[in-house]
Amino acid sequence: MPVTLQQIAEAAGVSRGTVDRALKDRGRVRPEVAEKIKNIAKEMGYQPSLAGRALVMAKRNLKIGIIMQSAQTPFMVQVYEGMKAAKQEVESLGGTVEIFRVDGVDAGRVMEIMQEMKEQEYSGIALSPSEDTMLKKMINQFSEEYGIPIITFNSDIEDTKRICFVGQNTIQSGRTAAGLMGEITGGKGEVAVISGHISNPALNNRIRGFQSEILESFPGIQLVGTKYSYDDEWVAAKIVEELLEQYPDLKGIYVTGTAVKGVCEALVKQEKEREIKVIGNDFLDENKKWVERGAINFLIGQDSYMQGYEPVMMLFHLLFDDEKPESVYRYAEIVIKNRYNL
Amino acid sequence: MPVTLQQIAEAAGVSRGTVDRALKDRGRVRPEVAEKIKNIAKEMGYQPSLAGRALVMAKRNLKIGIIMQSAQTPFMVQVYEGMKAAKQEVESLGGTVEIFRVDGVDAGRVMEIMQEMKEQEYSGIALSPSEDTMLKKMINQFSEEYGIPIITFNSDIEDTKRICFVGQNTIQSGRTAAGLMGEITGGKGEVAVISGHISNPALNNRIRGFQSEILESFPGIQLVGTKYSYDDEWVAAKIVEELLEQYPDLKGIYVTGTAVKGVCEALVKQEKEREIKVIGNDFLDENKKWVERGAINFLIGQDSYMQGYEPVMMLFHLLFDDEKPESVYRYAEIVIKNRYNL
DNA sequence: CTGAAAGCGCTTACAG
DNA sequence: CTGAAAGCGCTTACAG
Repeated sequence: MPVTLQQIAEAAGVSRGTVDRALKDRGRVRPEVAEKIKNIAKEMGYQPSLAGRALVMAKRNLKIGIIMQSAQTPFMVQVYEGMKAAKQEVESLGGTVEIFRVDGVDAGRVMEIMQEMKEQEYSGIALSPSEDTMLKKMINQFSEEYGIPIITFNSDIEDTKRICFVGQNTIQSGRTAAGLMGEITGGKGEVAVISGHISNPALNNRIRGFQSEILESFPGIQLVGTKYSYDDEWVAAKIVEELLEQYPDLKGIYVTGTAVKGVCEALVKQEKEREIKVIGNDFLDENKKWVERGAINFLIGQDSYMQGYEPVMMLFHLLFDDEKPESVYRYAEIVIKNRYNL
Repeated sequence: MPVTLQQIAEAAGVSRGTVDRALKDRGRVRPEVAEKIKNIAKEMGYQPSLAGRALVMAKRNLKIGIIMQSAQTPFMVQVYEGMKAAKQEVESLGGTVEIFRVDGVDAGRVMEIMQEMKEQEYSGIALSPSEDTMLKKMINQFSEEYGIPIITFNSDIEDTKRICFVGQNTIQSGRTAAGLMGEITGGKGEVAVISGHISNPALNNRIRGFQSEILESFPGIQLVGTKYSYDDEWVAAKIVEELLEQYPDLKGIYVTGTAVKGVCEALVKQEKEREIKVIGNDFLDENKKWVERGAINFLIGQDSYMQGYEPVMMLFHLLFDDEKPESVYRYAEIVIKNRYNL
């Protein structure tokens, strides 16, 4: 039977209101009385009731806004699942969560929505940003001038006043791929990297992590260059063909981004899909299929659900409990999957 | 702004009580009125407020009891963390959660506590069972005769009326180990298994999964027998010594249970810790240490936190929302860790 | 079959 | 500095 404010009030011989003021340090309580109340509360093991507090908060109408770019991509659809769960949880506790999904990358649209949110007095915003000077400025303005806390998710935008970034540690993701590649190739042979767009910062970090770990820990592995598919399956397939021609003894390929299909199909066509070790990213249906067929040896992933769930809940805890994020970076766990634990 | 019962009542021209009875099918509402109310609720997108419901439920004093055997083991200490989080969550919603920790395996003590819980009118119980005919009977009696739902966690006890088991799919865990062993040995060579107690069902399942997957998928690997350490580090070290003598070309060792320390120390002593691939289980500090030192290549784990958190929350949702577990088996995800994502 | 009231634990004005 | 009251959304008796 949890202890209530009322019970503490009775034990201390004061009213509920006084107990509340004392415990929350709201002032207007005689110091010695406050002291006594705090002691009693501690002794009785008082834990405030979420239910009670939530009900009161319903009057304040806490509003959380989410802006998601590239919402049409399979990965973001997974993130959206986590958001919906968090939305329901927050709303059953009396808050409101509004999710705006933007197709593709469109910083202008994001800023429009942010303006709208300010006018409608949203209490906090989570957004998946893109590199844009204006957007950076706006994030800072919201944080500092308007006092509206901002959390970034999926991709980060450095040098801004966002209170937290929720997403993958992309460098570490690349390092993990390197460790696996080292293990399954026996630490020797030629290995290639196939990436997506040359200007994608997340993919570039994966490459950096991969390369540096190979250099440090697997001197027997020879990196034979990095190619870019620009997320095009046809280009990816073409790259594989050329690689196989140029390096007939190729041992492994690390695919940092999309265009997994092109890579795998090209390998299957040349009957090399067992021989050449492939490591990919993200647990998308397309990618899983290739793991099951044996063309991909490992997938490295990030907990997509958590990337949707956490930003909302962090804002909720900040606004509801005044509980700040533990750190500026909230990294998703790096998950390794093969065909046995997919 | 979430929709409330009051708003629906106004829209329907009835009282809150009537709306409540209609939506919950409690009867005592004219059918056509009930129909109309349900339609309005759906149109307005009504979601009941958890806060409101929880507050009312506080009167009923929902009590959940947990009995944890082998509570002193490092793994169970991790499970306990998840339980405490769930306890706090449930209690902040007006329920009560009592956790009883039993050192070692003691079915008699478990049954004593269960009796006590029955007398104190607990509403549901989660327990980590051990094989015991009396305990089985008691689980069935509680479920069927007393109507107190039981969930097993960590280890299961088959052929009983427990509503759900939360824990690892141990067969699949063994298969995953086999898949990794196959990859990192290049699919050939001699591989040994070192287990704990010969009568531990979970470890035996891991062995079964491991063996069958090696046989199916890696014909080049030769299994050179299974040894039992009986959880003794010294015995484990001795086994390794003998194995190395008997099979100088040994390529890999799968350690199903504890006594990882003995295995690794013996390998280090013989300077074989890099050469021989080792796969272990569970993310205990001791095990992690050996991964970092490079003596263990992979650890396969179960989400220990979830094994504590889920049983409590499942009982809570059952008792509070009348929401039954989706399936009788709630398996923890099988997690693969190496030194890059530990 | 329907409604009005009480109360769960908390916070927020407001009165003293 | 302190207390009494109202009200958040819901369910549970109880009265009609």
